[in-house]
Amino acid sequence: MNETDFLNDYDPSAFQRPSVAVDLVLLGIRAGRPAVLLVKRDQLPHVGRWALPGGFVGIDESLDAAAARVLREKAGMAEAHLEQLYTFGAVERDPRMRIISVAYLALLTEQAFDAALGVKPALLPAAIHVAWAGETGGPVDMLAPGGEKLTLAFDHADILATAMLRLRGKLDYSDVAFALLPELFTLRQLQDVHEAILGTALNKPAFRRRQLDKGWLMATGAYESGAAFRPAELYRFQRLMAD
Amino acid sequence: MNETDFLNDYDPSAFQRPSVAVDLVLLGIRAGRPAVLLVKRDQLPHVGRWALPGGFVGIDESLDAAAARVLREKAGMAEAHLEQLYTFGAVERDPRMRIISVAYLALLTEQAFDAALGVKPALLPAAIHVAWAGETGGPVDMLAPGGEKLTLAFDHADILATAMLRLRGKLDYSDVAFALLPELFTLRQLQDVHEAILGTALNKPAFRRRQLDKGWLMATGAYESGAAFRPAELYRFQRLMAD
DNA sequence: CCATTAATATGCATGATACATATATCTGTC
DNA sequence: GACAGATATATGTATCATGCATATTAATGG
Repeated sequence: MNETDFLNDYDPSAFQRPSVAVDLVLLGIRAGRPAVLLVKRDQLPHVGRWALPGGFVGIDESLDAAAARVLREKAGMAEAHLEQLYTFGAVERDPRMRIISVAYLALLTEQAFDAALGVKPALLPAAIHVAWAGETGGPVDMLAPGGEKLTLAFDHADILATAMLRLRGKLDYSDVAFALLPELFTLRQLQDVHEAILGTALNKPAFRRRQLDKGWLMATGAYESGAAFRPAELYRFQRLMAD
Repeated sequence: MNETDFLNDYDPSAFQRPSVAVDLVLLGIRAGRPAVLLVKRDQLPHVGRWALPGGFVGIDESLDAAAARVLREKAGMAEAHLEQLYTFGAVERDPRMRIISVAYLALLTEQAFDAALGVKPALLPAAIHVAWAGETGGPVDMLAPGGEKLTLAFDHADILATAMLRLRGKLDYSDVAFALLPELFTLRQLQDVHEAILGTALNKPAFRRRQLDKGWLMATGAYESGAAFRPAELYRFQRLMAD
């Protein structure tokens, strides 16, 4: 049966149907480590636990539009790299009712991250650092600002782990890293972002050469200011034509 | 607002909610080319057009379970490589009502593909070849058995294009190719699968060495039979431990 | 003016890959 | 039974990407 044959077979509105929500992984790099913006739940279930910000999908709203709306309403951000991550549909993922969640990955610059923390402290009370367990590239751990491990609400730890894996996988062949950097950046900043996401150190000359050979970096001729030592040149990301 | 805060804010069941369906891209290699199993619609809208088989997600059924059920009921297949692809949620993707579709990719061996065609001719009337337009690795075209181009129902052409891109991207670093091959296969068969999906010819010695170096091929010591010329050794896929 | 620090540049060894070519093993023909 | 034809399998070599060591440049601060 095709998805649209139901009018002649049965009326699905006569049955209870799953609700559809979007949940956002708001991810940025803070102090050289990956960090996500979370909300602290003040209601049952999972009172007091941290959770990903989310919202229901309206009947006249595309999934992408719903994600953008949540980004706007919850984090006060108009612009961010938004991409669909995965859809989580286990029956018991929410103890009260059936909710299917389409997870989105939102990448924030350090500036946007800090702005969201400052502007909406009530909605986004804290930044949670994401650490690769044992620094070996294994599964992720969530660390509160204090440093203690914590357990996210619902299946949000799975969502976060999926986000980190996706990010790691796309890092070297896509342009996601640039969504985490300001308009102008140095090669060292770019390498710092890669190292934070991968959780490993990279060889500097090899990294520089590889990035420059990709042809998507535009030297600006300007240099960083305020450096105690030799200032680095500022680059700009230039989207490739042959994509 | 978090996805589960609604009990204290508003009741989403009081509003119309989107329905959730799964659609399957049943993909195999036929005669050295990628092919998908489609159903011919006999109802409005898009009467007479080809469409991906799909079905609604039950209230007590996970997304993966719904995909497996559609695979079982529509194609009569108990086993196939099933993986979630992407979720399509444009508002107007179905002209009658709001349906969010979670697309799954199902990979079939040539044997399973042919069996599905033969056993369920009423449900799966035809195999449609998928061709890379211009054989240059560009966007996909769908060709009916006769050879004429055709237009799929709804946004199913987008879904199919997404499936082909995903498959191409995962081909060399994942084990998806083996889901398209029988238990025992020759290196030439493996290369044929890669070439069909990529739409380009590959260098034979380089391909062999790379595959053997991955360490996931187990030589069986047996050889293909019925070959007019030197018979090739049969290999078996052996999942790697260090995954 | 020199020590310090990091950015930038270069040289070299290593490993992966593309391509050409050689050898092995089967069938069918004469 | 030798040989041609066809394909599997193996090897050799040039080229390219990468990792790592090291040199050079440009800033600050004593």
